[in-house]
Amino acid sequence: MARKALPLNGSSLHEGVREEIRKRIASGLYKPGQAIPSTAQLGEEFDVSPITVKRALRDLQSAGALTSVPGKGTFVKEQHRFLRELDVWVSSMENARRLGFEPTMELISITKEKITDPTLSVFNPPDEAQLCVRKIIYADGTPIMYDAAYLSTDVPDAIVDEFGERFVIDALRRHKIELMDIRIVIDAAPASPGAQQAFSIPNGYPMLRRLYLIKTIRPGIRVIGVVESPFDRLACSINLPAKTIARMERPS
Amino acid sequence: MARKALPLNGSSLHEGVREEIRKRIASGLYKPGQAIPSTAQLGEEFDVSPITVKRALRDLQSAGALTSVPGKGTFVKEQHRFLRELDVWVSSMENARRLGFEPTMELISITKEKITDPTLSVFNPPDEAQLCVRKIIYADGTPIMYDAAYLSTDVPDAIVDEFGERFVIDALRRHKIELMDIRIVIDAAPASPGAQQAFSIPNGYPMLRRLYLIKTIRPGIRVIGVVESPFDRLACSINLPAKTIARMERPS
DNA sequence: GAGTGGTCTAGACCACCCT
DNA sequence: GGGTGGTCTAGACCACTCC
Repeated sequence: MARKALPLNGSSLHEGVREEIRKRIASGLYKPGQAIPSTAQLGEEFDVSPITVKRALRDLQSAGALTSVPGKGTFVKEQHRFLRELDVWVSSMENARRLGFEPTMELISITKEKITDPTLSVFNPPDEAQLCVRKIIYADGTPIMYDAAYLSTDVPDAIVDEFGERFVIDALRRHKIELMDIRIVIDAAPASPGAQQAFSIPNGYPMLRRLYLIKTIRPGIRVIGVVESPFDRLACSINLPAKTIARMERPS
Repeated sequence: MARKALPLNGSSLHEGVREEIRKRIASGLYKPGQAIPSTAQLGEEFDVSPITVKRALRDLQSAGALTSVPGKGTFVKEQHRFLRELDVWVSSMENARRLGFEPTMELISITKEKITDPTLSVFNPPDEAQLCVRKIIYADGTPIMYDAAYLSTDVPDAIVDEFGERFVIDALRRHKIELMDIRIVIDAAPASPGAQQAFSIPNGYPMLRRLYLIKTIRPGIRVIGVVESPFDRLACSINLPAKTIARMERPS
């Protein structure tokens, strides 16, 4: 077994190992869904300590390239149906179906808590405790969103009961509470603890996030929330035809 | 010096250390811009090895909470001017100024290369090598975007010369090449090697990314590109008034 | 039982910064 | 010189899986 000298381009050993493995994935030597050699084998091949290999693999895990299962091995992550062509807003059954997937959901919890997430302060949330509905949304069986929605007070129990099986918006609508307008902030962020568990992803995993503020025709009823999706599962696409561009550039 | 027993909630030691430090930042005990105690001191306080502390700190770095400077110490990251209220499209001087900041830019390179980034395949990019313009865009002096723009062939040198000081769109316009339409895909991703260097951020740092395809009135001239921003520097906000919502839900 | 990945530690370097 | 963080290694555990 010939030991391979790593071409460390002015960088550290674990970086060299990481990039070499990344190359092998890109080149197809290590294929999606298949196991890569064990840390011991790789350590021997590159002539570095297995611990250094582990360090490299851990970095590739938090970058979404690998997954490792204790006791079994480390596997190249399947770039499992990267959903594209997603429109700005999907939080209704109708919308989801139109985009070509069958949504299901799992209710995690309904609690009463204050909004603490500092990023939600964009929407000037109230200080009082809110009804918080957390759920996981699946597309054709694979989880794609982790949603935490905060509702202002005085939501009838009849509506709350429906949150387990319907999108919040759909549940409100069924009770004649129509939407007024929506503000969305799109950003990226490391996965929250809840999302880490829901998607079984490591600490610091990059997530695409949408913060939303929904106003309804009832002044008292307002929804503030956060939806997180693993970066390799979801993207938003937007089209701007020439007319729209012109309007944006010469605002009235 | 009383040793503090960590409350490890069913998790590992380094996770306990990480969360304790995170708490201290949130509570204001460790303040933005200030140094936290050294790994040795923290190790003593928590009664764990300094290596375990280092591991915890490294995770907090890749999550954007800390920065460490070799030889000096580890510092709580200033949540430096998180730019909000950004509209969908800012790649022109005029737009940027309207949004309230003075943009400057630094040209990194102008090369001729093929588009290899697999995520750009959304736009069905051509196989031939393209003119690639890489630059960093600053807002009031702090870097906020790392841009890689690929232009189709046959762009006159007179225009190319302007890329160092102008946005690509602005440069094209000055030469009467107007835009037709724009497609944007917004997603998140770990930082690319170029962006890592530009923002001096660690491997795997979450970035907000915009992939764009710009068609112009000249069929031969087309721009495909990627803009990356560190997640703690930029977010996109979108407003949907009631009229727009109705239109989206009952598409023609 | 042999193999896997995950964690924790001790110890040894290095490069850097400050005084 | 004494502090800092960063890297690499050896070695020891543990929990898990598969045969």
